Amino acid sequence: MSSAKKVVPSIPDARAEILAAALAILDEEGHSSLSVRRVAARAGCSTIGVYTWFGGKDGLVDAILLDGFRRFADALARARPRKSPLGALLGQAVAYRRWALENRTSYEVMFMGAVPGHVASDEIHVVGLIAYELLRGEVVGAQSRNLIDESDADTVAMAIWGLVHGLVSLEIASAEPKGLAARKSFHLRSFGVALTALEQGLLAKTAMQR
Amino acid sequence: MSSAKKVVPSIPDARAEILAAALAILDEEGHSSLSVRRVAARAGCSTIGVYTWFGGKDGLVDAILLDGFRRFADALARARPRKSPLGALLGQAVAYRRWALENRTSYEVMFMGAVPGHVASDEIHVVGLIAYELLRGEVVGAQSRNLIDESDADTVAMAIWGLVHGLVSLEIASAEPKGLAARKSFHLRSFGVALTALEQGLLAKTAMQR
DNA sequence: TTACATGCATAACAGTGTTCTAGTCTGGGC
DNA sequence: GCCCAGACTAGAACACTGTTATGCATGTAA
Repeated sequence: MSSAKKVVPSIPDARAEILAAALAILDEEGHSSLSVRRVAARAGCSTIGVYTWFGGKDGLVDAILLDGFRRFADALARARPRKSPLGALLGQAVAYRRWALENRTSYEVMFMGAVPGHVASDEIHVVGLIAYELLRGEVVGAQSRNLIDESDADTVAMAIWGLVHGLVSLEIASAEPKGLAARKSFHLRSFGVALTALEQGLLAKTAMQR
Repeated sequence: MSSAKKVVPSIPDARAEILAAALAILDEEGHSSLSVRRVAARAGCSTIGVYTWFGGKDGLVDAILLDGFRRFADALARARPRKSPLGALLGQAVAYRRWALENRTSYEVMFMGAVPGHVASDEIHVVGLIAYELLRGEVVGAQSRNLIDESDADTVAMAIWGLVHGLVSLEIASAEPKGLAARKSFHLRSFGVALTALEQGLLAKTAMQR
C-alpha cells in the first residue's frame, strides 16, 4: 500500500464524491433540489468542483443519466429469461414498469425531462439505446418464430415501448392518487389490460390457436 | 358608446394583453423563454402585472393550460362524427396525435411538464378531464354494443390514452430526427400499427368475424 | 375635500447556473 | 533545496430567475 504506484493520487475522489452527493440529493429530496450549490455543499467543495469534473450542471446530470440507464438496462436484462418469446416481451414490459416505480426520481429525470434545461449529450442517447435494443431483440426473436405479422422490428418495438412509457408516465405523473388513480391497483390493471390487448393484436393471424 | 355603462372600464385589458404576450412568446420562442420579465416586457407593463392578474407565474401558466386544454378538447370533439364506435375511438386517437404535432409547444406544456416548477391547480385538472371524458364516452359506447370484453371503461380508456400519449411523447421528444426517427413517417407507421393492434386486442372475442 | 381601494413601477431579495480573480497545492527539473 | 508550471479550487461576482415590499399615482364614494 505504501509502495503502490500513486501516479494518480486522488484525482477522481472529488468527482466521485460530487456524483454521490448529487445522487443522494436526487434520491432524498427530489430533482427540484438538485442545484449546483447544494451538490457542492454536500460534497464538501465549492461550486467550481462541478465545473472542473463535469463541465457544469449538464455534465453532472449526464453522469447521473449514465448511471440510471445502466441500472435500468440491467433490470431489463435480468427480466429476460422466459420460456416463450412473447413471454419475454411481456416480462420486459413488467420489469420496465417495476423499475420505473421503484426508481421514480431516476425515471422522471431519464424519461420525463425532470431536470429543467437539460439537454442530454450524444453519449447518453447511445447508452439509452441499450435498453431499447434488449426489447428489439425480443421482437426479432418473436418475428423469427412467425409470431408477429408486422415485419419491421423497430415499428413493433416502438409500439410496445410507447405503450409502456405512456402508461408508466401517466401513473408517475399522478403523484398523489386522486380520481381514477385513487382506485386500488387501477394503473396496474390498465397496464395489464393494455399489454395483453396489444400482444393479442400483434399476434400473427396464423398463430391464433385459441 | 359614450353613455355605455363603463362600470369596469378596462380592467381585463392588461390581463388579456399579458396572456396574449405569454402565448406569443410560447409560440415564437418556446417554453424556455417564458419568464415573467419577458412576458411583462412584451405586454408593455411591469412584472407586477403578472402578479396582479394571475397571482404569479403559476397562475399565468394555468391560464395558458386552460386555453390549451380547451383547444385540445375542441379538436377531439370535432373528430367524433364517425360511423362505427371503434372508428370513433381511432378517430380520436388520430386527432390527438395531429393536434399534438400541430401544437407541439402547447402539448409539451400540457402533458410533458415543459414549464419547470409548475404545479397545475385543481381547476386545470378538471378542465383537462374533459378530453378524457370524450374518449371514455366512446369506450362506453363500444362497450354497450358488446364490442369490447373488458367491462371497466376507465381501464380501457386509460389503456388507449396511455398508448397514444406515450407514442406522441416519444415522437415529440425526438426533436431533431436522428436514428429511427430519421426514417420517413416512422412514427406515423408505429402509431398506426400500435393502434390497430390495441384495437384488435380489445375487440370482444364474440365480435371477431374475420 | 377627504378617505379609501385599486393598479402599477421601481427596487430589492433570494435563489439559480456560470465565470472571473486570486490563491493554494503538487510534481518534476535543475 | 529551490523554483516553476500546471492542476485544482475557494470566494466573489455576473446575469438570470420568481417574488415581494415600498411608494406613487388614479379613480371612486362619502
